Amino acid sequence: MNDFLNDNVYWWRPLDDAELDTRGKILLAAYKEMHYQGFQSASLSNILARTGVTKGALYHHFPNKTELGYAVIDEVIAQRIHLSFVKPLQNFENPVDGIIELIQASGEAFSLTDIELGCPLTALAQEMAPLDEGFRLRLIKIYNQWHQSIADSFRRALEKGQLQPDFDPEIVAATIVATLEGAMHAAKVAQDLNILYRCGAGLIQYLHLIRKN
Amino acid sequence: MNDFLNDNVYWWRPLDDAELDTRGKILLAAYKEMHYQGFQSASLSNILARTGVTKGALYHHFPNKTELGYAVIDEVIAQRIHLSFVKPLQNFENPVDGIIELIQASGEAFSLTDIELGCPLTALAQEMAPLDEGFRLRLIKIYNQWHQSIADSFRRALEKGQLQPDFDPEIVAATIVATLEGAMHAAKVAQDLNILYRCGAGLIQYLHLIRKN
DNA sequence: GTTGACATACATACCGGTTGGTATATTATT
DNA sequence: AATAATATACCAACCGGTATGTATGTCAAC
Repeated sequence: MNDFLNDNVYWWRPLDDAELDTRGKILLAAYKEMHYQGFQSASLSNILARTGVTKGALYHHFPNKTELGYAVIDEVIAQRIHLSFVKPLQNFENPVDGIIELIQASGEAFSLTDIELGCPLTALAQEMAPLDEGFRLRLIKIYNQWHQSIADSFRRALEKGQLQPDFDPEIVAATIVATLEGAMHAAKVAQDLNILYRCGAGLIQYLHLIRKN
Repeated sequence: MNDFLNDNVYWWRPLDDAELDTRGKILLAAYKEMHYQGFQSASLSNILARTGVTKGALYHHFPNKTELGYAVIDEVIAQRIHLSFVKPLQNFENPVDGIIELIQASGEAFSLTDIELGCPLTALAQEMAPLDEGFRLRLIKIYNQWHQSIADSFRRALEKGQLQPDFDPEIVAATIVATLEGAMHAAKVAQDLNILYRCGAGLIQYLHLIRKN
């Protein structure tokens, strides 16, 4: 039950080995706490207890809990989604092959403990999007970047004649993002990686329909 | 911002016009509060204030907040998911046509205020599945019923020769559920029904691949 | 000697939950 | 049929604990 204290999971693996300053420590601990408890139930006391940082330090760097939440999205989550889902996509010549490769790579990358808490972006969005416009706008910005990177690569592939010409890149991109997020969600609730694999297989079937053969 | 007090939205529309007893009033108000705030941040005081029921009455009918949450899942959410997604599916001869019809019907049924809070099942699952096994098991039971009703209808269609023979009903069902949930989620964050339509279109494309033509 | 980076101690409000009690309906007894 | 016993449904006040946030103090660096 306290597995979440372990740093060796996909979502929490530090981005670099550099020593974190006080602000960075707070940010990382807040990110973990928010991922585990949600934003509203995230306890500043817990964050402080786990970092050893005091309340004075926290309120020196962040004016209030909400702004701390915003900073976690802007500086932690955005970076991780970009590194995991946006950037790898730009390396592929054929986006269909690229996405299929990404899906298969994800299937191998995720362990059972990784899906226990699911995607931090989804979790925060589910909770906070209807409650706080500041959260919603920041979160949707990340989703849009993800969506657009997929849509753009499909547009390029369409111009190159790699795809069946009658498919709308916006539709394809929206469906891919939705299915991936939905698959992570379902796997998290069931605590079963097989759901991830099944949805991946279904998505790959769909992508084969789109490719020009 | 207080739209959520209005009963005239899809998720909260009463199931029948019968007068609710005290227990039913608490259950419905708790369901709304949990859908809006999440379970942990759901305030018993808010629930009581909106019902006019007192705390003594609440704790007469439910031993604690957690059991109230369980009852909301078992008696409110399960019923609504069944009525919206499971039961309608059983009327169709050809499940591919049936699901396409359901997707199109959903697109017309949902309004912008309906997707503002998204699917109550998804929201609760995102928050509580990692935190409380009682929640998780109750929620996954509902998901399984949904998934199985889709998988079963595809199995029947497979036997009738309505489908391409090389498709696994488990894969198809998992993908459909994931895409629908992911689409609701994306539309909620973006507050944009077009996302729902786009994902619906993508899903229908996928289903055409499966149908025997 | 002023500013930035913290530490300590405290204030205020709200949370879930408990307590002790009342009014009413049901059941058991004679 | 009348009454005693018990269970149900509910109420109002309160409790300990925890939440975020604040006020003030310290101390090093430039």
